[in-house]
Amino acid sequence: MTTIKDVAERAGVTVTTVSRVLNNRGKISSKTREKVNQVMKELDYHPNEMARSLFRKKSNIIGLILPMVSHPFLGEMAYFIEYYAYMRGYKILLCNSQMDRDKENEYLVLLKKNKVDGIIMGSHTTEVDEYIGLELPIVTFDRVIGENIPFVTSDNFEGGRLATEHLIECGCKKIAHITGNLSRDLLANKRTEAFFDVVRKHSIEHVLIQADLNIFDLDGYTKLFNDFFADHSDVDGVFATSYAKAAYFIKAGLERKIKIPERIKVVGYDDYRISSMFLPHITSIRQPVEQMCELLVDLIISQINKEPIQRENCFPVNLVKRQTT
Amino acid sequence: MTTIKDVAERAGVTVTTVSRVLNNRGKISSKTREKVNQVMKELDYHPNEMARSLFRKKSNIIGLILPMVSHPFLGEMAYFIEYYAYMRGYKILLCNSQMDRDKENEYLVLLKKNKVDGIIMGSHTTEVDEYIGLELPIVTFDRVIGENIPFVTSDNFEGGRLATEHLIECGCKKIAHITGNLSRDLLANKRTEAFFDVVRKHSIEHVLIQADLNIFDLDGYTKLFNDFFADHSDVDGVFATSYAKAAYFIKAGLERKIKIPERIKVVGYDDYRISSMFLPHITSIRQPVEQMCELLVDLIISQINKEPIQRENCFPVNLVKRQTT
DNA sequence: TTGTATGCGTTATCAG
DNA sequence: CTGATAACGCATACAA
Repeated sequence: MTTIKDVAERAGVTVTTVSRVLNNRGKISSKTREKVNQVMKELDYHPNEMARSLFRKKSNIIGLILPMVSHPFLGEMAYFIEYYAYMRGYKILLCNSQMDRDKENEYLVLLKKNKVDGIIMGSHTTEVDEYIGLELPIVTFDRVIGENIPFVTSDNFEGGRLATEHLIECGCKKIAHITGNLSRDLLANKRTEAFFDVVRKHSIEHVLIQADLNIFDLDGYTKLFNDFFADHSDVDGVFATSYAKAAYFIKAGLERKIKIPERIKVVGYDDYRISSMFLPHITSIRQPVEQMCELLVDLIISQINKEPIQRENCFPVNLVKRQTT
Repeated sequence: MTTIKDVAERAGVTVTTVSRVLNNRGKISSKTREKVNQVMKELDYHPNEMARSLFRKKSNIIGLILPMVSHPFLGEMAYFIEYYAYMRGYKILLCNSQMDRDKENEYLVLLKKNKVDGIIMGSHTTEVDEYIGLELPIVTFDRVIGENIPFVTSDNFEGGRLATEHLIECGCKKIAHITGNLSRDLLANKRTEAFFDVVRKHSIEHVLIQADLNIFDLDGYTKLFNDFFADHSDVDGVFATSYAKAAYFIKAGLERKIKIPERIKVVGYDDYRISSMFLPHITSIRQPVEQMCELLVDLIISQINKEPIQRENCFPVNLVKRQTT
């Protein structure tokens, strides 16, 4: 490995001088500067960023904790977060928690030990307390984990409202609401709050279906919707709190030759970009993923730079009408 | 930040001793060991991994270069690679090249500067030469980039053969082959070689469609298949070299009320796990992604440890018959 | 304009 | 069993 020392010797100067041309610091004669630059080229020298980080107490690494990169929505987030982080000179350490609390905690101390400059939590399963003693800039997505920890979210209540009212406007008389595990304190639960709010206001019949399933759990969804169709043949509208739930529902419906949207109308949440390759295109609530990711990166970097930030960051959502309503 | 020095002072020993209990080296009286451990707890001390890495010349970081994590197939790879790397004590630095040659090269030097221990290339757009001077363990996926650089692949020729013969067995008389850009020297191109091999052997009419499109490029695919259906109304079989191509084709077909598989049979390549939420389930060639990722991690770690490895690593594939044939 | 000395947090070597 | 000390590669304060 070639170090600053090698460059210095070969250029006939000291490491200080090399360091100076490297960092554009102080005054250097253009002659030595050129010489040094030339030697660096010759030796294909690149400064050791670990050593720099150690000295500067700054790694320029952001830890990104996600339950699962292979989840299409989180994969998109990872993509955009990497994109914006890279643009601003930061690297991403990828942490898949696999929704395993132990692994998430292990990663937390790992990130601390590795001196990342900050942490973006795309989601989490851990209790709030774990993060408090971390003394590290954090920003979360769709989750409040502490009084002073900033978060980025979108208007989940409005999303739920838009979806439900849309179904009612479409003439639905009995609406099923498919949601995930409501026990975790996610901001996304407001979608469900809004559903009940609207449905009661309009005195619409409704039914709640809890589906705490992994996105890849085909069998789980199959079983869930088998039961559903057996019990609720009169439902004519469905609001699902994720794109996956809507898609699995539609699939189950199509297998039963149920016409969508003629007989049942369906609204989902969060398109996955790749869904464009499948039919039908699902009416759903969109949150501005890219801007949210840009802000996540911005908020973490601002914290790193000790700049003031806003704690609550809520983006507007909108309903995109497509083929299922 | 609490350092080894703080622990030493508080425990009334020197840093050497603390380092010893930290690394279980040498003989220490159980009394001082306990004392030191206790102080470490009190201070919530975690050794600075940057400093350790600097000294040991080993970061335990693997650079993972992918064109795009949000691609479902690559997202799965990222997931498994993180999983196996984590199990073996390595961290993943996520590099999205976005199929941008400049960014890929920038990342290459960045990884070098940051002293990653090795690089896994999930794919790439760069010329071979760029990697040669890197002096860093590398392993690639589905691509040969140098005489001595190991790679992991699956039997692409066999995959192409299986797919094509399956269509023929299903009675197809004119088969379209949808492939990507063949100019890049990817091992995946063997799928196409096999297609032509089989189709000629059986004297089957065929047509080649090149689709060098981004996986999210709905419009591009729409246009492509508009042209296709205008020109080739007599095709009754399709072999696509990716799941996405097959799915977009099927979608275009369904929009035209073409019965699949009755009128046209379709075989794809590489399921995405999330496709289980959509209909129809596409007949396709499966490669053992998880094992391939495990091996990628294994090969990079073996190189890091200077252990001998096998350069060519080819996994078998199989055809999974589902609803489109 | 350039060089010397010191420290970042850690581990290893060598004494004691 | 424990402690000075040097070194990892780099950057800064202070001299010259």
